[in-house]
Amino acid sequence: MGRSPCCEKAHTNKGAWTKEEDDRLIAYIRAHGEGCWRSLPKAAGLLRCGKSCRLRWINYLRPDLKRGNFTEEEDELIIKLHSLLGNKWSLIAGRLPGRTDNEIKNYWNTHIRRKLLTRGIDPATHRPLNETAQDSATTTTISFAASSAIKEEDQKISTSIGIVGKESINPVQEKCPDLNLELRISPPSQTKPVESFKSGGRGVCFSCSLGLKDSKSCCSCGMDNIGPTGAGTSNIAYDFLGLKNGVLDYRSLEMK
DNA sequence: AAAATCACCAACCGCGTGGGA
DNA sequence: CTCCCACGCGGTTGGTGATTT
Repeated sequence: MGRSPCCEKAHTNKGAWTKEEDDRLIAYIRAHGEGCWRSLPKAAGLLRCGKSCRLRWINYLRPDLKRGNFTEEEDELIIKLHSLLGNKWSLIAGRLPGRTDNEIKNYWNTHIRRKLLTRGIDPATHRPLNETAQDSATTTTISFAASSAIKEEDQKISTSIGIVGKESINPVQEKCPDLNLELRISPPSQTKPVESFKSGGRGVCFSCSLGLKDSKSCCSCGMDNIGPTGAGTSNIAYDFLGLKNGVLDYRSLEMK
């Protein structure tokens, strides 16, 4: 029973990579490009499984990796993306050029989690710890951050961009497991001014609230650039998330 | 100085998914 | 339609250096 191993384990090295192995892998990929990981080790003369080669390349050897300490801006961006996407590390990494999902995952678990805890915020739900404790007595939530929709301010955001989180479990869903709980992001039904893309009601567009003030996604909102309708701002937010016609295209969030 | 504990992060493992046969 | 393979992802583990006792 069980899954067949991804490679012949009897003749593969495990553990830390040596300089020589790194050099071989780099040389092979420079010559032949990425891909076909299963056959790569043999072709490159490496006693490693393809998976291991891929991981080593993606997480450590790739030339476009940034490495080094995370900046404060990166910290905040990770926190905000995590509040939207949950533990979708590859999606988060896709928004942080030069960073890998593994790196961000490790950084989250070692630094940011603690940082949020010291701020009194539950890193799983992005809600105040005491509030989380209270709610846990009556409702069931799991770590995917769409559950933050329950919190009033976050709820505004989720409502306005139409997050229907399948992992935001409410009592009705628990009682009706057959309900279609597909995760979907759609335009808000409302046409009224959208408070949702203001950060704490301070009038910053959604891009800026994610720390992307210099990005093309920013409408140069400043602090007061959200017009009476707010419509333009929310469209920009959809663009930022890769929304096409109001539907989230998850793949567009991934690293190209 | 030695032992114990903590923190970090590279690497591994198992599973889900898409595509081709 | 089903099966198989390869890839990619997220969770977890284990080694190592730093810090504390």
